[in-house]
Amino acid sequence: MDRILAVALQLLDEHGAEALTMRRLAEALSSGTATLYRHFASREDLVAQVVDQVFAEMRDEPSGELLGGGELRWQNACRDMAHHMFVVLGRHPGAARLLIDVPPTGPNAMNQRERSLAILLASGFEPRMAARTYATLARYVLGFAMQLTSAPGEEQHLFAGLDAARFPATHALASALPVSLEEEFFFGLELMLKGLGALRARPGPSPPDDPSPL
Amino acid sequence: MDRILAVALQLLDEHGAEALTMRRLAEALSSGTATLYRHFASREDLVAQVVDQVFAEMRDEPSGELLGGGELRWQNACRDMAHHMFVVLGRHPGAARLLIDVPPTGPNAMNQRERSLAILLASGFEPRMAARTYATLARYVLGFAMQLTSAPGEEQHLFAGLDAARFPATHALASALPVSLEEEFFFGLELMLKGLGALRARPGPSPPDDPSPL
DNA sequence: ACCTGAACACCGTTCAAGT
DNA sequence: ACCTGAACACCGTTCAAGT
Repeated sequence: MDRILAVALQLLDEHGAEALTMRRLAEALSSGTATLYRHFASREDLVAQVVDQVFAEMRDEPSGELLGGGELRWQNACRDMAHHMFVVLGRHPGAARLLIDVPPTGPNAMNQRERSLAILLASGFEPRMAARTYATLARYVLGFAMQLTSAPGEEQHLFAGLDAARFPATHALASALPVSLEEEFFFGLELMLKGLGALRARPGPSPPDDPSPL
Repeated sequence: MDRILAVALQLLDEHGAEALTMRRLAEALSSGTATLYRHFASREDLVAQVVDQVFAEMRDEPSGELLGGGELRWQNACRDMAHHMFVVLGRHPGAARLLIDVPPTGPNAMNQRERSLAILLASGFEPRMAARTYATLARYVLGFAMQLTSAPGEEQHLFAGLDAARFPATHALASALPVSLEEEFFFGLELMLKGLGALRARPGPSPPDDPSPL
């Protein structure tokens, strides 16, 4: 039932990931937990569908030219894709946290992957390179999004009053720490896009289909 | 108590993250749950200390020259750091999953950061660049490590029997999907290292201290 | 002073009993 | 045929009662 998923997502957005229990959801629906099991096989099934509901939001607003336009088309495509995924997941940090329990394999996630892969292929990526690039960028976004938290971490003071003798390097960089999750995300993404550019310009010593000799 | 943490880590390694409950841990210690609360303020406290125990393993074996040696020193340092973190966390996938509940702020995590930051500074990184690079690489490793799972995902068949009409791009790349988590990790890491190289060679249109105009 | 059985308030899931 | 109260087997946490 769509209403159940809508209420579940609302519960998640308003009270966080730990609030999404079968009992609280049933109560929010003025029902009993047993009734939920007539619509979902298990809590994991429910969670998977809530997650896929969020992936459905990625269909809208491909977000266009958010950043400077002096770059190659494929680079903008990759950036837009990753940005958009991150922004949508960021609207539902509670749901993003649930990704650790259920990998996104629902229909909306499948559609999102299809659209992304099609864009990469159309942008001139060779097949194996397209698959690897999408997989890596998507996993990158998911890994960061999962770490989104409603409470804004208080690590500020963790570095402020640090023993300069025991932690000289950390102490020296205290004013630059902590780096916000968003800043880390955008910085790392730009690095990967730059790296992809270098790969496409000249495959270099690490061939595209075996970048890691490990 | 060190014995408690050792048994907790063993429980985690042998039976996964969901097996680390206060009751099962107490039972493995031939004790009661109430006794655990004389050593730990809460389950979260226990989990944080187990996680920090894993970070303690990062002290050993800096892993040296794992990869090709034709590159710059700072690049090898960054790669070794990320590889080593990933390998150690990969030895305890159950513990890595717990990172979603507790950010690594224990003493061993502090030491690991101090060592890493010192290496970056010694490798010629400017202060803010060092802070940002470490934060991003560490978060990158954590995001991937959290997604490590004991069970080897069975998404293979997800792409095998896919409707070619509805998912043409995905279908075309079915033989290259799914990409393993490890492959994604190493590929993305190399991209970031390449990107960092480009940044250091010429700061370019995105200055080092503001890579994202968002 | 130290320990712990038993309780409390939760949780996911199931099923017999109701309509 | 559909629904659900109540139970079962868990969970984190606390505390009175024991030693």
